[in-house]
Amino acid sequence: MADHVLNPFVRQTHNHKNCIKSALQNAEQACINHGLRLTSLRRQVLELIWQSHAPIKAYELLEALHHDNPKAAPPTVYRALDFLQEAGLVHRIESLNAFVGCGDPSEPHLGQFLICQDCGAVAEINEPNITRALTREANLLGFATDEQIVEIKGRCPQCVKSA
Amino acid sequence: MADHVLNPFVRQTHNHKNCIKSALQNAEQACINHGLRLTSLRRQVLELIWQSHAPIKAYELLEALHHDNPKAAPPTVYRALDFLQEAGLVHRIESLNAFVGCGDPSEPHLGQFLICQDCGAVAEINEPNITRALTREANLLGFATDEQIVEIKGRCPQCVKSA
DNA sequence: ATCTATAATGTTATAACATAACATTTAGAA
DNA sequence: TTCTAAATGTTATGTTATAACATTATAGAT
Repeated sequence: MADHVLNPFVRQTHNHKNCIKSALQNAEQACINHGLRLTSLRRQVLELIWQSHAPIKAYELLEALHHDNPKAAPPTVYRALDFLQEAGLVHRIESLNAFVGCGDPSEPHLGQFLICQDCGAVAEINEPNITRALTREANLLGFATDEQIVEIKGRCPQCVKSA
Repeated sequence: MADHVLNPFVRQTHNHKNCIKSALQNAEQACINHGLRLTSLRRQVLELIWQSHAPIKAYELLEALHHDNPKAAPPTVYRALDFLQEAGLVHRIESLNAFVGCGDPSEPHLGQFLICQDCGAVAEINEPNITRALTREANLLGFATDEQIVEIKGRCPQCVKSA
């Protein structure tokens, strides 16, 4: 199990540049494997997402894009985000209207998110037990599950300590 | 365990008027118990929410309100929704920007939602096992949980059958 | 190498969702 | 009855997202 899964919050504080670099490399590989085109624009948006230590919003991305690309408009961003989400490279946090990079894009997956209400950090976890438990409860009611949205709000370890 | 918990989708098809009536009675009682004021406007919004068979959006409520109350404006609706949410009488479905009535407002609680992507029906379930499992996983990472958002998308029993 | 179909991006406009700030009214407590 | 706080009215605007059509770039066929 990778380090960021044992403590996903590490990603906010440790070796951030290396994380971005490897995330982009993973993304490139994933796109090659699936025949998807990680264009320069899409790559740029993905990089901006990883550069943010917290979930980033579409219009924040737009503003950041403007530095390099004055022509960027809302559809520019939303299209890139659509692509990245479909490719499993980013996740949308529904309760924040914001986006985070996916730590493990090797295959599309359901993820669970821990969202710190103090510092804004978000950690993705991927507990098959949770996924299975939710699927089971739904199935008991005759409900066929497709997508699962799990967003847990509270305080991350650092913020708990410094409270 | 109440009928709607065994099969929450029943609420869409069976005795709908009675459900609304008892939901409003429960709401009134809950407000009395907690010293909250279920004003005519708030009651009206709650009733409109219950009258909808699927999650209803703020601007849909606004339009419906206009029939009785031409002065209604967005803040009218959003304030009523804020009140109703804080009182535990309605839940917001984050992934839909929409609202549903809470089946059991006797005490504020975390709920889980099953959302049918075919017919739009939403069922609230309340599985302490799920809540506990999520809290446990978060705590293992040193994360102190506050709110949990669980929204499962898929197909309800009726739509599974008719597929 | 050129053509062509398709995917990607540019561009303009607007739809959909939500709140800030201040004015007025209402309802309960003193 | 008067006062106070809560609720609602009102205007304006901020934020999030998409529709619709034009243009450009890219990969694959020839």
